[in-house]
Amino acid sequence: MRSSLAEQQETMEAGAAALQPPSVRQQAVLDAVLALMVEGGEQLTMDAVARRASCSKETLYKWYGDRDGLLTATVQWQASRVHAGREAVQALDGTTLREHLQDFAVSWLTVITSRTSVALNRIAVAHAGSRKSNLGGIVLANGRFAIGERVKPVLEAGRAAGLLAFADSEAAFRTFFGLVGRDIQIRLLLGEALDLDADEIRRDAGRAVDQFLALYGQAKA
Amino acid sequence: MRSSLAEQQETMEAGAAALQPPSVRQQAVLDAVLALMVEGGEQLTMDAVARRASCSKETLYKWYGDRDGLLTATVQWQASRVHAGREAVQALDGTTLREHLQDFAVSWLTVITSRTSVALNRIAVAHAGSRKSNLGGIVLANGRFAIGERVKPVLEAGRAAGLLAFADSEAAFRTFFGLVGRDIQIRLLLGEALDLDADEIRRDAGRAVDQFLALYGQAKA
DNA sequence: CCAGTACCGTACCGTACGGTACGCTCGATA
DNA sequence: TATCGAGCGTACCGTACGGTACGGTACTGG
Repeated sequence: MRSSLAEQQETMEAGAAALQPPSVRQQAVLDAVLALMVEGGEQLTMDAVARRASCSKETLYKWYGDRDGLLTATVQWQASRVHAGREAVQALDGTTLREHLQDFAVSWLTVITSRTSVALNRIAVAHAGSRKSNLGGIVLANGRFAIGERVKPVLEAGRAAGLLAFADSEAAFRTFFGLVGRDIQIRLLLGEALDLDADEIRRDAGRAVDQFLALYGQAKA
Repeated sequence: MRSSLAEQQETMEAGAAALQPPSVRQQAVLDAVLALMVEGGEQLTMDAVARRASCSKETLYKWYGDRDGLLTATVQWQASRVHAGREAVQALDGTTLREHLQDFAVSWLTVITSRTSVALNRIAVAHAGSRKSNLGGIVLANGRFAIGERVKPVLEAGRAAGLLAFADSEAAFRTFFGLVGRDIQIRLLLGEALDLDADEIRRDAGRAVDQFLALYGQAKA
C-alpha cells in the first residue's frame, strides 16, 4: 500500500519542505482551500472544499488522510511560495544595509497584512488551542523564524562591517521584528479592518528601519 | 418579559463596562468557562460548561442567550478585572517616568504571557474569522487599546516635562508596544511553550524601556 | 401551608460535519 | 476493443454539539 501524503508528512519536522511537491491538480485543491479561508463567508468544511475544487471528498481523504492533513498541506503549500531563496550577503555599506532592512520590513509587513496570512494565522492559532497536528509550529517556522534566519546574517554582516553593534543577533532581530510589526498583526487577527496600502507600508518600514539603526547603528551608519 | 443579559449587551459598544455586573453565581459560571478555556483538554461545549459549573444548560441559555453570549460575557468578565483604574499622572521626573513605563511593560508582558490571556485571545481570534459577535473587538478594546489609553497620558506628561520628544503620542505608544511585545504574543498564540518567569519579564521590560527612552528621550532623561 | 420562582439534572431533538461507500465516466495501456 | 485505475458526484452513516423541554427540588413571599 502506497503511503498517503498524510503519512508521509507525519515523519517530517514542522516546516520542512515537502518531500514530494503536490501535483498540479493537488495544488489547485490547496488553492481552493486558501480561497475558502480568505473569503471566510463559508465554513471551511470538507464538503465546501470538495465543491470548490470540483473533486470528490473521497479524493481529499485519499490524498490528505483527514481534515488536519489537508490543512497542514495547505499551510505548507502557502509557505512554500512565500519565501524566496536567501540571497548571499556580500560586503555591506550603510546604504545597502539600510536597503536590505527596508526590504525585509516591507515584505514582512506585506505578508502579515495580506488576507491570506491573516486567514491562515487564524486557523493556526485556533488549532494551537486544541493540540494535535501543529499548524502553529509550521506557521511559526515559515513565518517568524524563517525571516529571522534571513535577517540575522544581514545583521551580522552589518556588524562585521562596523555598521551595527550588538551582542546577540537573535535579540537584535527580535527588536527589529517588534519595531516593524508593532501591534499590527494582533489587531488584524482580532478582526480590525486596518488595511495598509503600499505607501503606508513603505513609510512604516522606513520608520522601523530608522529606529532600529538609531538603536543599533554605529557612528559609521 | 425581562430582557436577557444577552439582549442587554447587544446594544452596548464593544468593551464598555457591563450595565449590570454578573451575580456571584454568574461569576462562578464565567470562571468555569475560563477554567475550561485555560485547561484546554476538553472541548468548550455548553455541556462541558454546565457540568463544570454545576448548573443546567437551560440556565446558561436563560442567562446568556446562546453560546456567543456566554463567550462574550466571559471575555467581558475577564476584562473587567484585568485593568485597574487609571491613576492620575502628576509631575514627572526622569526616574518616575522610567518607573511608570517599566510598570506598564511588566504588567502588559505579564498579561499577554498568562495562560488565561492566551486562551482568551485564541478564542477571540478564531471567532474573528467567522464574523458575528465581535469578541475580537472586545479583547482589543480591553487589551491593546485600554493600555494605550493608559500609557499615552504618561508619555504626554513626559513630553510636557521635557523628558520626551515626539509629535504623535499614538505613534510613540505603538513603538513602545512593539518594543515590549516583540514576537512574544504571536509565538504564544501559535502554540510555542515559551514561559517567562517574573525575572525575565522584568529584564525584558527594562530593555524595552531603555530602548524606548533611547529613541524618544530628551537629553534631560 | 400554598403558590410561585429559580434552577439543577437529564433526556431529547435537529443538524452540521467528518468520514466512508459506491456507481459512473474517462483516459491510458495492451 | 476489453481492462483498469484515477477520480468525480452523490448518497449515506455516526456522532458531537447547540439548543429545548420537562420533571423534581429548594427557597421565598403571602
